[in-house]
Amino acid sequence: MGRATWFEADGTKRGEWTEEEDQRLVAYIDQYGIGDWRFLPEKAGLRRCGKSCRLRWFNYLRPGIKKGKFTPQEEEDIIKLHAILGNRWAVIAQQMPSRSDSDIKNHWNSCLKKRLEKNGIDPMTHQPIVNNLTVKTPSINSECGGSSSSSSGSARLLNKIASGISSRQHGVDRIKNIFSDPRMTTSINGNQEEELRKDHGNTIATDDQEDDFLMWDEKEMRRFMEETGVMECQTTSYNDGVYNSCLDFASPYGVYETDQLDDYLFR
DNA sequence: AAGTGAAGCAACCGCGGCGTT
DNA sequence: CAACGCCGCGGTTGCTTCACT
Repeated sequence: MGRATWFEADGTKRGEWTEEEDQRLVAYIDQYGIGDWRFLPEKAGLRRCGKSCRLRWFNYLRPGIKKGKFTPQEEEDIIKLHAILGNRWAVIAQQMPSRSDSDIKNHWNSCLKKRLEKNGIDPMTHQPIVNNLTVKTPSINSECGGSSSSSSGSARLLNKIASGISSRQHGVDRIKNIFSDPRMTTSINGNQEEELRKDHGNTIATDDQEDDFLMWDEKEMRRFMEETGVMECQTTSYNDGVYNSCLDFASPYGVYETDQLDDYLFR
């Protein structure tokens, strides 16, 4: 069902993958593992660019990848994670290892987003839409004075934080730690607390201030999230490779409470 | 049965971040 | 420290299938 096949001037093949190409890629990675994507196609006997091979592997061929319909539980988790992380599909996908980021993104764009809109929820802010205006809760969304319902200062800030978390030096394990660490302490210095108060109050963090947030460690990040009411203490865990969702959000950056989400999704 | 639009899926494109030189 | 190249990510496009008229 993919795109038609064509060839670049240098002979590189583009478009839909054949079964034979899939087998070659899988066989090569099974034997040698993932190395340098630049040289992998040639070594594997494929006339593809490395980027195309990487995409095919991660989105379709890698072991454990699940295709087909999303379960209601998966859809619920995607929506909840999106309410916190925004369009950070790679981070969301790392919380749902059996699904690729591309799969999740496609399902969101083609299905969940429209379903929420249809049911009166703004898919960007996760707030109810009333008369074409997103309802503002007495949270950071409104208090920060964002002029747009889809890109408030806090929303930008959250995305920046999520971006920082998802960067290579942090990784998803840090998110899991933040979500599940039961020993939240309050070791935060005076300057940072002042920043929190300002942001939680009626000022918008400047870009420089936002960058400062990215330097925080888990405790500080968690403190910030709780301070701003972004989320309650969450836990997600993996047992024997099985994804267990223990999400139970009470987030002002999103309207969902566990027993209400089904209404928004499936009514 | 044919036409049409929506939905879903797979792949490409462009950009930003990071590491290397 | 700047330039360069690669990788990964998010957005977009193109194609097929499905549902409805």
